[in-house]
Amino acid sequence: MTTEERVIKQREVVEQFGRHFDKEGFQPIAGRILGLLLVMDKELYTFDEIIDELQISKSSASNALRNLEIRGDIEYITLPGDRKRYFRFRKQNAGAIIEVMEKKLNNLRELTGTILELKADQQSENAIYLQDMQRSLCVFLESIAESKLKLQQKD
Amino acid sequence: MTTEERVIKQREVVEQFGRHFDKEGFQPIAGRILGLLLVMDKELYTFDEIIDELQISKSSASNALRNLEIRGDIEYITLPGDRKRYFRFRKQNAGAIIEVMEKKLNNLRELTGTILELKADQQSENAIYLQDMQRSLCVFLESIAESKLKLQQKD
DNA sequence: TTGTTGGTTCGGTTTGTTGCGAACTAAATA
DNA sequence: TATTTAGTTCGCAACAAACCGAACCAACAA
Repeated sequence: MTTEERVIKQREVVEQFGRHFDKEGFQPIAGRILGLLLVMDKELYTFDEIIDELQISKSSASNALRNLEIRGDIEYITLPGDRKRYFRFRKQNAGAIIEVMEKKLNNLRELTGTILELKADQQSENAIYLQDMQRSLCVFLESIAESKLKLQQKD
Repeated sequence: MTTEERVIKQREVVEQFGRHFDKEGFQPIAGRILGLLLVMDKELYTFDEIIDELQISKSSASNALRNLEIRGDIEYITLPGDRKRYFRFRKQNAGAIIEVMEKKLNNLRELTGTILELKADQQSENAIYLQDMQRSLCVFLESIAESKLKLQQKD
């Protein structure tokens, strides 16, 4: 595969990656930027390069970059004697994805707990289902904890 | 706690539950309906009862109910000699939440694989990060598989 | 001090979503 | 046959999100 071909495919993956993150609640442009910074071989992009590569307006780029930075998904560096900012993907602890899931599941477990407390009949179909769900959530949360341990040991 | 008080709190939880599902991509009314069917002690609601309880229009109810049914989150039964439909929460395999997560993580693993294949330099910072992420995802997917096994054994 | 660079902010347009009411339909009932 | 019941469908209004261009600003350069 030539470099040319690879870059073309990478651009497609940036788009794919963007769609993936749209589903996670990112705004479209933010997902594309994140993809750009992670997928392409180039790992430092200036504001203008991002605008140029994604064909977006300065204002859209400015807003998306600010949001991504606040969320901690990207960061930028500056070079001495150069007013430009160089953006790059921010490598978070690889277990971060897991922690997001853990939080969601914990919320759900709390919610099912609250619902169950308010049930008049703990033997009703929904109550039994909720109890079952809670057990599943617990099993799952345990195995998340195990995974986290395993991953920490590697570090 | 009196029945009255419980019902009031349950209605609050319906709202809370609704907000939770908004974040999962449900439309607001759909989340409230789902909450209603799961949280309240009553487990079978007619179309009119749903409209009445949530104070929504017939058209909104009709659309949300259709969507929820297509997604498999609710179902309805009919009673002989009664034209009404009685809606209820559809108890899915309690491990369904887990499978949704599993699918997402698998997608992500595929995506990281694709990105890595296209990297010119497997030693670049992003490439190393992606490899690390892939390893984490694998560990995590393994423990999901274990959880599923444990849960199946209980059935 | 004037111009250029590297952005940010503001206002507006476009696009999408949500939910409503009114009109409609199909089945049961009177 | 006329009416009621149990919904569905359609068109619209209100609101929100996503982007854009233009104007603006701050720092540096000429």
